Amino acid sequence: MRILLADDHPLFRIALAQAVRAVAPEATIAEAGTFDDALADLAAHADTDLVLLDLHMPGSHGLMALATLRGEYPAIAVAMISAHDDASTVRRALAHGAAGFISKRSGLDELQTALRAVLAAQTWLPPALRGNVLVGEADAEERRLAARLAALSPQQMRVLGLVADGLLNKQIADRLGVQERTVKAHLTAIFERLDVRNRTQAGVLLRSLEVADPALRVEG
Amino acid sequence: MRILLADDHPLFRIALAQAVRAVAPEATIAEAGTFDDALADLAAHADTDLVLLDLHMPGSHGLMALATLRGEYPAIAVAMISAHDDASTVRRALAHGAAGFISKRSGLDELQTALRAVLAAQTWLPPALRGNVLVGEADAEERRLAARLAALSPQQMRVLGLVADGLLNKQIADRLGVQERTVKAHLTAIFERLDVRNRTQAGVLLRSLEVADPALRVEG
DNA sequence: AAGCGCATTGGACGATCGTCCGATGCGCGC
DNA sequence: GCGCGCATCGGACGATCGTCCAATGCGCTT
Repeated sequence: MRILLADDHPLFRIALAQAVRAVAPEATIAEAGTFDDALADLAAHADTDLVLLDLHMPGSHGLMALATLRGEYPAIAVAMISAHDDASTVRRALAHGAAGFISKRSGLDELQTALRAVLAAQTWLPPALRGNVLVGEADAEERRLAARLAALSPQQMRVLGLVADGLLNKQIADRLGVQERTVKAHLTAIFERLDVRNRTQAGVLLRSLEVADPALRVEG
Repeated sequence: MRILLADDHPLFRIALAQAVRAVAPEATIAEAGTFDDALADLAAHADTDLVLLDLHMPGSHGLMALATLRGEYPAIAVAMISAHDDASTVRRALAHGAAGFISKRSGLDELQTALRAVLAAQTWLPPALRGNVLVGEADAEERRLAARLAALSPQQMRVLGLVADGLLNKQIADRLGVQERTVKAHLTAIFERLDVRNRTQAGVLLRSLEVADPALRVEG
């Protein structure tokens, strides 16, 4: 049993690790502070069983990180961990294949209960939302989007992320250490898979996975 | 006293009109089912005192309609009307200059109370959110965005909206009935005012005003 | 009357984009 | 082994983008 904790907050990773050890003493625990680190860890440890993924990480574009992981490692369960736990966000995460959704506002007891559920391959949701966050027909659009994004290769997803930031092909090439020619090749493939015609539309598509900035959030 | 009701739901406009008549019998009431209709109405009736604006209208891009109105008619009060009434959305609306925020989940009594407050030039918020939705330092980013968007002319805003939809310059020109040349001129001005370098970044900026699709929303 | 912002259009030009043809090497599963 | 997807690169080319120079008319304010 191997578990990866992906969260950009070191203190929270410590708390998470303690909770995990309490409910699964035998598990191997890995940590990542950025999404790229998480991808690197999974590339080196394909035997990972579960990823606890923060919704807001550097370079993750909200639900993009989840979409990327689900597309790259369909066999690895991904549970979202987030303070931004409104019904809409939880629902979208489930539509994108999340194995569960753990609120950062949970107390230790609830967190451990949630971890036990997720480790037992059960879908876990915040108690307050349970029952009214059903993935139904209304999510068809979100799921089609998830399916299309999951069809992208890891490198293509990186290119798309940089396109969505407004970078030029040349800048993207420099950032990834490849030729501009290669970036163009990726873009042609990306457009075809996402069924869009230009980079602006592709950027909009990716941005639709954004979740409201938690810095602007206040307690309901 | 002149009031414009801008909502794409005819039945809701009727209900709104009744409520307005109940609290302000002397007011002239105008209606618009699309954002373009609303703009046309205001262009013909600059003496309008208040706009009750739905957050989700055809061609409005979420808070973009609010930003446009505030930039074009700073003297006209705009109160948002929306079913998507979470704290974050309300806060962003206020940062963009909304005179109030009326939840569609309000009962008739609350709606009338809200209307009286807004008509008395008071900021009105849903009772559940009052007190913890203060526009503070955390909204600096949102307000800078609002200021930049408010600096755009109406035509520039239309161009920007179409750019954010991924249209080509030629397509935008056809849609607006002008030459591609003109669209380029507008874009150059838009880039300068928004402090971006290309259309993709401009589209992302506008899209950041998007609010989560209400079709995906469930009751909290 | 003069100034200013807005909207419109033109020519020209370099930069950028996106696609067409093609190629190589790598890893993985049948 | 062989096929397949992935990632990389190349030339060429037309389409598109964005900016440089410029102009006209309109409405509003000073």
